[in-house]
Amino acid sequence: MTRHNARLTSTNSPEQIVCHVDMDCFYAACERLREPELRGEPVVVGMGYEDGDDHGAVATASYEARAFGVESAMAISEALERLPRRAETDGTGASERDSAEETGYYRPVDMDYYESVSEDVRAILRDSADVVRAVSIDEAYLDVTDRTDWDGVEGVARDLKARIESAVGVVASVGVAPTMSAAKIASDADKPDGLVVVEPGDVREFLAPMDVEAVHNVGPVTARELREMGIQTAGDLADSDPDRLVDRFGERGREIYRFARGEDAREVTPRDDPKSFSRESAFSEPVADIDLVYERVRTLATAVAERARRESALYQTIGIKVVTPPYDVHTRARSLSGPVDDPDLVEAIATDLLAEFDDARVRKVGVRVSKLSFTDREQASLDGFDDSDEQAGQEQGDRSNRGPEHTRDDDQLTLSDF
DNA sequence: TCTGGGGTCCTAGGACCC
DNA sequence: TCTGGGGTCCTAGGACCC
Repeated sequence: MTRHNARLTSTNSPEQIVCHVDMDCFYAACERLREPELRGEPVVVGMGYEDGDDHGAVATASYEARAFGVESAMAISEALERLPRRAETDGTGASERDSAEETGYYRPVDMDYYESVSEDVRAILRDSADVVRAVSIDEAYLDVTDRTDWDGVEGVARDLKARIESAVGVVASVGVAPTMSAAKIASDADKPDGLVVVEPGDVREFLAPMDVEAVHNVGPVTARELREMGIQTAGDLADSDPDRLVDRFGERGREIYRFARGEDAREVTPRDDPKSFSRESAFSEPVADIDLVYERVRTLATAVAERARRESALYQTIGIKVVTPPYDVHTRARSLSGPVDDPDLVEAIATDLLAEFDDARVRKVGVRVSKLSFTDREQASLDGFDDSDEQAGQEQGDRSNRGPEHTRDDDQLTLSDF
């Protein structure tokens, strides 16, 4: 295997060296961490699932469970048909069916615990790279450009995997490439426990045989349309006419064309502040009793407001989401004249917006706050503006010409507002 | 895959401003 | 009174990601 140092030989812009770190079956791995007897056994972690029931969907299935046909997002009831639940004892005696070959362990999602494990992994990542972008609880991009070169990066990635496994006890797959989108695909190419390095110059060749859906921002809908256009693989996409893609998909068309060609100018940066917080919840079957829906919305509103307060976020827009059969998603939102932290107002607006759906059957509801501003930071830079309304004006520009309804003081924003 | 939860970004139309 | 053009904000829906 011959390698060259692209940073020295590159004729144009300096290359980034991007690592994409992706934990294998992360939720299941976490469950095994605190329950070592689950190691080597089929494990299914379910959302909206509680011990013993058959509601909810599969969040993560271990590879052993996948061998039985259990897949991510599958209904738990379906998973149970393919992989029955193992009869568990409380440790006092043998279960009746100890011939447990064809059964698996089912566990409900426990995000708090997974977050704590994720934080342990992130500490290692931060120590291994100058810039870390955590994209989710189990995934991150690292910029290691200044830590190594293309000759050394495989060793660096190997060390990183080893550190995560020995210090935290979970397994990561790592992809290395000169762009974020290629690194992401590389981390997925050899799972589990994968390590794939794609050097500059090899990216397009690496991507070419991949199904078009492997390209970032190509989902099921776009993939189907692309196939109708005769485009099956990333290679086909890379060779297609970008103007045609733009006609069909807008600017995203140009983006997926570039990604398929290995062109991706994005630099690894930390994530920005969140833009919204939401909580949603599904009923086990569509409900016609609107009182149940109001009840659920009030619970979600409280949870969302608590979250925002915990994160020191003010919000200026409050909205709901209502999913009606078969699967129609409706959203409604209302904006305030200024940012607030007001749980009662979240509940009042959410329930008010829900009134439109009083006659609907409802499968799922959600509550969201958005147009967030974060107060804890930047206090120092805002000296002289200690009134919260003034702060909002500074952050969001001049609000003076939005009409009479938008010039009231925030103090007056109460339940009587609508 | 008849469907769980938490997010992001883009688009399109309407209101409103200059 | 009709016509013009540029810009922003808001809401709703849609696609996508993990």
